[in-house]
Amino acid sequence: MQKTKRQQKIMSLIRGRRIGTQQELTALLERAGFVATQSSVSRDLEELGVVKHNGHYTLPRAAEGAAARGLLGLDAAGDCLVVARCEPGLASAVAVAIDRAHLEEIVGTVAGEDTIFIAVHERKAQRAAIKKVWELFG
Amino acid sequence: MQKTKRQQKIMSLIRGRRIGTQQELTALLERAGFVATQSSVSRDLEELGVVKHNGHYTLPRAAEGAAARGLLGLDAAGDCLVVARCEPGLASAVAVAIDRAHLEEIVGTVAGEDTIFIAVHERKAQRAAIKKVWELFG
DNA sequence: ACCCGTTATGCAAATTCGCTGCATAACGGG
DNA sequence: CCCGTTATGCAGCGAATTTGCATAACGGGT
Repeated sequence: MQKTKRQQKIMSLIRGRRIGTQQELTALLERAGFVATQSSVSRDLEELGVVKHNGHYTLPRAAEGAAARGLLGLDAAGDCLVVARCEPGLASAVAVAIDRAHLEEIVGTVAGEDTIFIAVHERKAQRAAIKKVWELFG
Repeated sequence: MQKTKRQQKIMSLIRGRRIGTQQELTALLERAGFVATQSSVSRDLEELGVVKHNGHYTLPRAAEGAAARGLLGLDAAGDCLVVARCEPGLASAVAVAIDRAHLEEIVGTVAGEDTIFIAVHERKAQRAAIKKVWELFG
């Protein structure tokens, strides 16, 4: 799927530099090999929850909200694993919160010190799980 | 969607009586108004996590015997992971029991508070592992 | 109030994805 | 080694998602 990778690229671009317009972002994407129109970029930003602040796009404040509760980031690993990075010592607490949500995509979680492994059924569930967990902490 | 309702029917059929083959199940479904082939039934059972045990299909979930020893349920995640849900605090104990069985399909286990991740070699080993672990506690 | 640069959106086409049956391979008990 | 049973590659089909285009809506600056 083109969309998912494009959105990941958008995230990294936004993290890496100040981007002021969707046109600019569209151009950067194209240079990176992702051809898309401003329409699509607009919808991507909407989905990602990216917000324009002080004239440039930044990651959603949901990020800060989540960090406040111990969750730092989510990443996919393979087809059936999601790895959550947490603040040291808080992984178990975050894992409990995730378990309590009883998300249907999630098969189970195992928490370490600052990392959680979240097992999902398959690839499709993986994406849904990342989204829902992120919303949980947003 | 036909599939969801058909799977619900399958669940109720399996709960209600001993079913020995997919052919038998297919026939029962048809009598209930769900026309499907054995192919679809096979895939349904896979998705539902139904396992054939003692010659008939059963759910690998909270049966008395297993629950008494801490194991609540088994699920597949992706191709190489099996997730075991346990009663709070008993995951390590259950994991030890599984490890002691030295099942050839199992590469390793990691236990949290109430969840165990069991790594297996590949898809085929996954089904075998679910069955064997379930029998261990059944 | 009016531009104009920027962003959002209705709609239809294009693309992807899931479900299914068929044919057949793989499995496993006897 | 057979034969009943179960799993799966493949292709077709329909539904749902994604996308681009055209255009509307928005918002800051004058």
